[in-house]
Amino acid sequence: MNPRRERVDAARNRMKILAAAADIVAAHGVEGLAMAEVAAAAGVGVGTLYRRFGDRSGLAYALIDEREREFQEAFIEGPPPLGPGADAPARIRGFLHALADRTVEQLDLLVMAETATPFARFGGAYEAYHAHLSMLVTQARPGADAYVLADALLAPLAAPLLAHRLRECGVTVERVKAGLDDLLAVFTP
Amino acid sequence: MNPRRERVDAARNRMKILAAAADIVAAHGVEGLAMAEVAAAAGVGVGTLYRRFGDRSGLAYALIDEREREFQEAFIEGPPPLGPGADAPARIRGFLHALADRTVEQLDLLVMAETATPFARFGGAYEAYHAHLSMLVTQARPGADAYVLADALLAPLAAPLLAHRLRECGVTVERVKAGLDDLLAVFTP
DNA sequence: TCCTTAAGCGGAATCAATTCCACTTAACCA
DNA sequence: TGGTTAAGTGGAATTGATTCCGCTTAAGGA
Repeated sequence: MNPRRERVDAARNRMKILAAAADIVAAHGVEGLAMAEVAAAAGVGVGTLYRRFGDRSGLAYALIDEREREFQEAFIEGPPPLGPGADAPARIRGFLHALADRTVEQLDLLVMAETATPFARFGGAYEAYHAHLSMLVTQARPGADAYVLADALLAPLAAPLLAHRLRECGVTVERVKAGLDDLLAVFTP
Repeated sequence: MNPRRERVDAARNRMKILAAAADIVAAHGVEGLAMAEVAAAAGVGVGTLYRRFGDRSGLAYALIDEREREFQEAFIEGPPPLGPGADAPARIRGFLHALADRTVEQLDLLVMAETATPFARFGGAYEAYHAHLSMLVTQARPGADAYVLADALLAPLAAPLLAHRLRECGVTVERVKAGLDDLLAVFTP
């Protein structure tokens, strides 16, 4: 089951690719992230890109990954109210607020990734959020269908929607958070 | 401001295209809906397709449009609890349940359309849903930020999420509706 | 050290969406 | 009815992602 460690040349290429991709995004935004460009900038063939990252949205997720790991650590084992120690309703609220901020932070990459491959987000990170939130919802409201409720709380923070409201409609993240808080009243009667 | 009626030959082509597209979807599913295919089947050039429908997701929306109009009529002026006559909380609930069913009914096309063009859904239909729901939320809960809350209630019914949960995770529409009902407790204290 | 081989590589080929533009033609007017 | 023209048209060209596949090489056991 342990997929024999990646070859050292492959690891080197992965880093060259990620560095090149990060540079390109920094310089030209997400739209500039063309597979052929990245490959050329990294000095590898496009085939290598695909072998390493699967597709364009895979590359985007890889760029996101580092901050993602920090975030997941924070809500799994960091200090309250995000991590353990606060009561469930407080953690739910803390988590959603933090997720909102985190999503906004890398909005372009997230929009691109979620847009390129349908369901891309439903592998990886999304499932982690969902599992975490399900657990908290179960604690906060034992009778409820936590599985479905967790989706319902996560959905309003989908990157494309957030991007649209923030950029085209003048809505602020704070307003979105406050709106979610309204719904969270369900957990504290 | 009245964009002078579409030429008759153009209207004829629009219908040929829609008919061909509908056939193709019926025969090969949404994945079979390739622009060149549709153009060939309709006996027009691809340029014509783009002039009429803008892009692939535009074509998908056009295919959806007929049922969409019915649906919008139902919640705007149909019988309660969807249309006017019931109290706001009941209409909110009725609307969300109906939207869930309606989305499931054309899930493939909707997933495709929302996936192809980011924000495609945020033109047209989505804004109509949002406006309607905002109004009801304002009635049901005068103090609240109806604009943001409406998004939060609509987001869990996004086609890609629904498709994922229904198809990959064994969730049923009824469960999704029930989950939303839980959140709607906010409107009836 | 040498051999074997699975992992990795490059980049040409493929595939589909979208754009472009020179050419038609329906629609309206004098 | 003939002229004018904006709307409409077809399909080749472009663009960019993704696939394919014959070649290369790191890794590790003999």
